[in-house]
Amino acid sequence: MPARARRTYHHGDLRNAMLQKALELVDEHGPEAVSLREVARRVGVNHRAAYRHFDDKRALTAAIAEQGYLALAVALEVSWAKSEKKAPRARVVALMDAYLDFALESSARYRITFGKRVNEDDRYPVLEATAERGFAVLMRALGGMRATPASREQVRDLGFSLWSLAHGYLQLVWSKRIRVRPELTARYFHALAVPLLDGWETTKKGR
Amino acid sequence: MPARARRTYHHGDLRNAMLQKALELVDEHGPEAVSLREVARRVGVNHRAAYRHFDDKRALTAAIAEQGYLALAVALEVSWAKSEKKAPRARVVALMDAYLDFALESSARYRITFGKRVNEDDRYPVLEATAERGFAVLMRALGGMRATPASREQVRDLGFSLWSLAHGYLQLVWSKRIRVRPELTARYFHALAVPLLDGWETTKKGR
DNA sequence: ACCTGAACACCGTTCAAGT
DNA sequence: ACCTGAACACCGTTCAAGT
Repeated sequence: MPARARRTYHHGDLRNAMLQKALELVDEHGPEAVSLREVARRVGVNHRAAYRHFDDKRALTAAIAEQGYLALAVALEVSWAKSEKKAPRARVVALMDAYLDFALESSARYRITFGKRVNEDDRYPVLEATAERGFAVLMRALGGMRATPASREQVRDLGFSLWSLAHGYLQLVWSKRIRVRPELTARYFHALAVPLLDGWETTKKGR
Repeated sequence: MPARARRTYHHGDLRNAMLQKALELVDEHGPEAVSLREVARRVGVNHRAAYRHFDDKRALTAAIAEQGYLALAVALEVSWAKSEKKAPRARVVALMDAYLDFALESSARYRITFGKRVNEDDRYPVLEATAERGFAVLMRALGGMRATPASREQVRDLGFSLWSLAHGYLQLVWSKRIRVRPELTARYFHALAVPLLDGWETTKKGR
């Protein structure tokens, strides 16, 4: 009796159930493994039921990405809160570590979150907003780093530099263009990022 | 008479024809649009004929990626040759420009070339080798940049930094996480990369 | 040696119908 | 309001057969 698998004919929380199963699928078999039909199968409903909650497959991907940006923002906020007693510069480094840790621990999720097709799509402005929430933490950390005041644009540029560096580094590591032992992946990133922070502090102070 | 479309029953150069049509497809409709069946259709053969030249779909993707790395390496080599009369640092900047130009002018190709799945796959060592050829140009340019000698490891780290920065920047621009007017995309990258070069020159000289 | 055609197990998406 | 089932047009891949 398949009817016993669910209490009622109506699932009740199908949207969240699908999102949950989709995330499991991403973690298990990578971003490409997500299909509407497989997710529906895992939840235990007809594949057509999905369309009550997601306009199309991309809408499901967008929901996964939104969840990803949100989890990333929360991870950064937690790091920021926990580093309160540290020096400003150490707080920035801690934040970068939190970013790398998040990406490395759930790399499939990270990859689907930053996937081009869904981020390009203007139908999901929520992605912009949620990503912004994470970037705001970095801006705050960088803003507090130097005694010498810098313009908002200068801080933003440094923020984009660090973000680009971290994101590109991760992609190149995953694509095997940068070869580094897995347990040293986060540490080696320091070697790349520190000169950027050094340059920022020394160059600006010198003026 | 479909037979008139080709001179003989045998195509003769099917592998190259498929690769060519695949690249057109990538440029026209993006990386996702490439399917063995569509490529075969465009060449004018049965989709099964593809399997004589490519083991599976990924092998076709790998061939596209190899072609991409090769074109990139050539673009960098051309830039390097053309900048012979410039100062060492200007040559590095010219090289970065060439990289950005290549990526922006054929972004779909760039994206499929650096695609994770195919680069992860150990069945295509040619990708490693061809990518290395491009990176070697950057290493040469950076090695010539400073009077003060640096170890090969230090130069390589700087190279990985610049590569990560450029690659991550491109991804974030394409994903709309960094918003910049299209005609300023390459110029804004300068603002991000220059501090890295400055930091490298000043920090090392000071010791 | 190289190409074809039918078949299989998957997709995403649409339409008409069921509860 | 929510879910189902058959159908359509696509995939990649395999097998047996054609030239």
